[in-house]
Amino acid sequence: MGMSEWTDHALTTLEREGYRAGSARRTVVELLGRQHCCLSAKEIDEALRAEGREVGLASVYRALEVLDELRLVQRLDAGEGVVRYEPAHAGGDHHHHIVCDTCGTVASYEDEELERAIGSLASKLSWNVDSHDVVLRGRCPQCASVTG
Amino acid sequence: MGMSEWTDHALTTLEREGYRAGSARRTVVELLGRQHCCLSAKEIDEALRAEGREVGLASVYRALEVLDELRLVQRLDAGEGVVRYEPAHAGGDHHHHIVCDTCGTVASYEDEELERAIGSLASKLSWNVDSHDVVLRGRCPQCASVTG
DNA sequence: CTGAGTGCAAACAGTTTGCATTACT
DNA sequence: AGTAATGCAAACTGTTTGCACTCAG
Repeated sequence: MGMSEWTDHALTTLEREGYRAGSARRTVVELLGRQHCCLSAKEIDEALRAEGREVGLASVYRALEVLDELRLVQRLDAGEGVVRYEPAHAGGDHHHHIVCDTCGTVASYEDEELERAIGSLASKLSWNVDSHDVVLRGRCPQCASVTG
Repeated sequence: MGMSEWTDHALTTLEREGYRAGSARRTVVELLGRQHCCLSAKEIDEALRAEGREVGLASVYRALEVLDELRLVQRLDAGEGVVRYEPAHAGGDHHHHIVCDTCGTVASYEDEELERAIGSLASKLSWNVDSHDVVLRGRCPQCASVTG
């Protein structure tokens, strides 16, 4: 039952920020730490229920809200009416997503050139840019091969 | 009451694609053609109501759905639980958005380098990429100046 | 002991859908 | 005449909130 580095970091941060330890939030953090891909609140709820660690759906939302405020998770809104969350691995591992319009699969990718372009773009704007999200849409290899 | 080029194009496309002429959809198309910035369904409904050309909200959604299918509008989901739409000006005028986390303002920008980066990225992936969306987040000049 | 954390259910907001009516073609 | 388009209201979905209860500090 090893605790992922992220889970550890998240729990520590929560404590440092003055949040009390409660089982619901902790359970959500532990689940997220075991995840590679992004999950919606409902998916998190279902996953926990599946392993018999159910937590109120409202608590899932509240946990995600706090984690988002502390920048411990990254929100991903791919435009399908669902918001997904994934552990924000500080520093490295900055990636973006690509969504299949046909089957809904979400995959991730990272691209140095893209990041550079965004970086230089940010400095051109007179805004205070502090995050960005690049969502590509198209058809995944699977679906593309079916319909040609 | 000049009709914008986009409105004209959209109406023509709709007809060519076999859609019948109805007043609701036409009204929405006309409104969109007069818009520079992106609008949500509700905003469209309110704008029409304000000018006494009200149309059922459901019709607004249905119109937007069709326009989106025909790629006549571009959807923008900035992750705030509302989807915004704006006329898709074919060819040129490809832009993206930046959202102010403080006041919610949405502005647009375009950047050649960014487009190039995405283009080359797309060719690297084994997906069939057919659209992309880059949403930046931060603080607009206004809000940045207030809080420092 | 005190208030943050939790969970349920009810409230909400945006969007979709069923159905009767209207009106293009 | 036949059928797509419309508009209302009801249904749905994802998310938020009120409130009573529990438990960490």
